[in-house]
Amino acid sequence: MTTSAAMRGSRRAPLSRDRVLRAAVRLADREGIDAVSMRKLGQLLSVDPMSLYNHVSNKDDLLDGIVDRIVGEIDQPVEGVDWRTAIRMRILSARQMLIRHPWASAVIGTRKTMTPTIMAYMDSTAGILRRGGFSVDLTHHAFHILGSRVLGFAQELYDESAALEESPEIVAMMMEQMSAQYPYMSEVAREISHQEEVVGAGCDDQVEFEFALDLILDGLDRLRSHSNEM
Amino acid sequence: MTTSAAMRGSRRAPLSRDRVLRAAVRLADREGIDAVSMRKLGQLLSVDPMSLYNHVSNKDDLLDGIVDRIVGEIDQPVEGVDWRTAIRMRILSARQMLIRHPWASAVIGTRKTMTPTIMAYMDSTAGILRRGGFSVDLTHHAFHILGSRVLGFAQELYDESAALEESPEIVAMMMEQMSAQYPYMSEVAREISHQEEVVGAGCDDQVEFEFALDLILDGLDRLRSHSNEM
DNA sequence: ACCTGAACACCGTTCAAGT
DNA sequence: ACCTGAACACCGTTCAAGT
Repeated sequence: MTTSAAMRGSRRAPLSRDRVLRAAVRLADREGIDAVSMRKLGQLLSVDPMSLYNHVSNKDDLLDGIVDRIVGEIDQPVEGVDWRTAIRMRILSARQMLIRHPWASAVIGTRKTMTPTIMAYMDSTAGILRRGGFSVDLTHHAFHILGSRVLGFAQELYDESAALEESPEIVAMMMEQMSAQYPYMSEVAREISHQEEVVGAGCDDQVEFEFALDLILDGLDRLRSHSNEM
Repeated sequence: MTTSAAMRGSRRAPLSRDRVLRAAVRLADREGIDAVSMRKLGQLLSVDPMSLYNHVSNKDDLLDGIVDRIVGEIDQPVEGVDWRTAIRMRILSARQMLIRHPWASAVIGTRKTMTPTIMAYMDSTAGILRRGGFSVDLTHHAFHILGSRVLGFAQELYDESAALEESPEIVAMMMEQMSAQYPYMSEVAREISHQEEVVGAGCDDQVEFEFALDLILDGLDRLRSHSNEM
């Protein structure tokens, strides 16, 4: 006979990573991100603070988990509309999430871990653009242009410093696994590696930044001319 | 006879707000922002941690002071060039500052205090646009468009929640003082109050956000068409 | 006026011990 | 396998005491 749910149900609640993260988000929403301490969180769950470490490896992992969770709240891409409408709705949905969790943008700004949910979010966004007729190269540009406007992820899109410490075999294996799970992102990643003579050097952030900036300035200049013509 | 610098020079160094802030920035540059604690900072200055409270009211004030200091590192606007060149150089200079202090953007993201240096930075930037032929209204839009791309300030450009708790007389006095010191910013602030039926309601962040987003999308769409024509 | 040190109420996390 | 509690090395800040 296996232990029934009823038996375990009698002694409080069965802790789990999901329950921990859900409680952490609720705590942040209600009392701000500074209130999210391992001790307070344990108290909220009527559990010894140390018990949390069975479901979360440390505070950094907890914060990564929180970010992963709220990024998951962003609506999935809408089907059957043009790329522009789809991107627009996506970004507005992300914005609603950030408004719902006022502490989120600050936390996201400090995180650099690429969680599965974040990767999925970026990949499906890249998919909208690719299917909308954007070249791989232009999709890459588009991410830098939209980037900080969406969340904060796109700042250093490809932090290769971690990959550089791995052996080429392992990197190749990781790339292949990424290709399967995140096809659009991989396309972009591959394009970047081919552009650079040194493999894994990442993209030129300075070039990307100026490209995005010039685009915005073009728009401003156009607005300016039109308003002066009236 | 007044006490000479030599006399005081013998017993260590004369602490000052400037010296505290300078040391804090150096510490953050060398060991990261988490290393910046009142205790470590005191140690770095060979002083009891509590002595710092004579020059800084608390940790928040220390962080505000740090941000104020690094924003002061951004180059002043270049004279005798068109608005576009001036804005471009300004933003690239701000970017260089953020690269010089990798911890800066995260800290700026958590701050909401409008220090004099930040106000001066925003005002002189607004000045470039106004003198370049931008209307007040368009200058306001431009701040939202450039906003997060420059620092992080422009997110909630006018946090009126503080002003609302003051009496109308005090608000008016503050506005008048602001007009003298920050003429271009005041123009924008006034424009906003007139647009809204409720005085002090601030600008419509949703509208501003969508306006900026649409501009970027227009640029992306243009790029897309051109790349498809080739 | 400026600095000091003890004290208080908090942190994250390790480690040995429990069931 | 999961939870616990004491312990360690840190925090920011108040307050009374020094010069």
